[in-house]
Amino acid sequence: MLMPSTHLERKLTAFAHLNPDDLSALHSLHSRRRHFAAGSEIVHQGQHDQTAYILTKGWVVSYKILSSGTRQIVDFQIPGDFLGMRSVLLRTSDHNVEGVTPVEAAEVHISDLLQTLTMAPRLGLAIMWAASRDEAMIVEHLVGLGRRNAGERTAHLLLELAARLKLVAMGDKTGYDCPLSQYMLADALGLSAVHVNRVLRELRELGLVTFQNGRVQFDDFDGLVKFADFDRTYLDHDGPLLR
Amino acid sequence: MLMPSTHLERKLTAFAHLNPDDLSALHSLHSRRRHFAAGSEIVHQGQHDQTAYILTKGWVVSYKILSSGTRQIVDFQIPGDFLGMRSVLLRTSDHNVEGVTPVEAAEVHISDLLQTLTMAPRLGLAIMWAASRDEAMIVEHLVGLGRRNAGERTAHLLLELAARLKLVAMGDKTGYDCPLSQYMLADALGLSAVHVNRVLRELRELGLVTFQNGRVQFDDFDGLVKFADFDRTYLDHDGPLLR
DNA sequence: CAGATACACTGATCCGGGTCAGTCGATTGG
DNA sequence: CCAATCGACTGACCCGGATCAGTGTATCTG
Repeated sequence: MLMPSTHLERKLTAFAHLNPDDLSALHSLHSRRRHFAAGSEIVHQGQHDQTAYILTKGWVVSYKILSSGTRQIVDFQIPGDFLGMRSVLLRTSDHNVEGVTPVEAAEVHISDLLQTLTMAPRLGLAIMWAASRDEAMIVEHLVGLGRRNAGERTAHLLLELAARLKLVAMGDKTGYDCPLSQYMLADALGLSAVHVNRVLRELRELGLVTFQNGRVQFDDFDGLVKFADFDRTYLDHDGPLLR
Repeated sequence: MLMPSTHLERKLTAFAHLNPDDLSALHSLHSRRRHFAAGSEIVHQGQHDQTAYILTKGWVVSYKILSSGTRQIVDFQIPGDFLGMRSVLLRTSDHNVEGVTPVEAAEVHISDLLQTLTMAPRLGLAIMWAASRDEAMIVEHLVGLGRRNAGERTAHLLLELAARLKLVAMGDKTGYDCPLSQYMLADALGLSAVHVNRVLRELRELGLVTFQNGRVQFDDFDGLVKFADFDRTYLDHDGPLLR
């Protein structure tokens, strides 16, 4: 087997075995490269410009700002993820997208997408699978905000990121590099930064995870999975689901 | 213009003008009718059966059960909405779907869906728009759970339902019939039923909404929109977005 | 090198919403 | 027809997490 050339390819391969036509269609989606600085705005809430991106390098946040000024982070994106897909269809973005680190992304227009779907339907299906998977994670995030306490929620987020990073070979069960600040975690978890700090300390003192100096280190992976009531089906499938 | 024959048709028409081919494709999706009693399970968490439905009559809840036994309602569905679309792609359902009232739904297999997409692409696009819209509402729900207090959250849900019901002509700015109990609202809002009761009383005493005897009545619609910080773009587009 | 800025971290106090433990109709059913 | 059940509703008390007001440290900048 050839070495996957992009994070997205690696990820989609976990769903379906892609043939050479699919792969070339996928590669041609990566033509128009763009760069963004850390902290720069990639998509703005209310913007009508209908471009989506495939993230190829760096971390990204998607969030909403309320009129009260507080923000809620909806999701983080890592290499291999799509950005702003929803805003393409809705014709206007309902959220902001911003670089956490310096970012490299490939611009994808609707026309590219339509062409991909007609020329390489198997790839199209794989992309829709990835989109469904993202939506499932948003749903899980929602469930956490509604019904999990601060500790479970935090643990769950750290595990979810681990599962996603593993799919693109950017982490494993020992841990991963994570550029998120405690402020960002707070805005994702619906907590105050102060409380995130306390929770992280607690998780560390329980011997479950250590998140320090930009590194998430799992001290007791299975213990953490249990603590967070994390659904292992996100983690445990190896080999393509579709043959 | 002909009278829309289904709720879904009415809804999709708000996005795109559908031609006769699209319409007949849409109608053929409604062949296999099924009925479910109130409270019956339509899709079960973990189920591998890959069937989606178009809801034609009644109200439905989608929820997750945590190991602690508590549940979080992810979304309610009303006529014209799809059920279990995500589970089709993920090959297994990550949530439960259950009738709130007696339910009538049309069974849709993946093959039907694929055929629709190739035979009537404009309809396919309209369906993807509807799916994006649903996802946007889930995101808004997530934001509410993370960063809105009980009152705003409750008001927001009542308004969101109003916006959706209006699209299928089941409600307007004066109000709508709503079969949801305070327990269900609580499980959707991440609150206790006790507190939902208090919040509803407060909203009533403020002269904003009255939710009693299965009817949501807006006493001061604009006041409520302001109170909930509700994004009017969900509400205010009339006429197809795509021509 | 001083000042600014960003992030991690801490203790004290406060409050929104949960929990408990009920009451009161309206239905349902044996 | 009485018992059981379900949903709306209420008051008393409690606690998880917010808020406020800091400290300490590293990095960046003029």
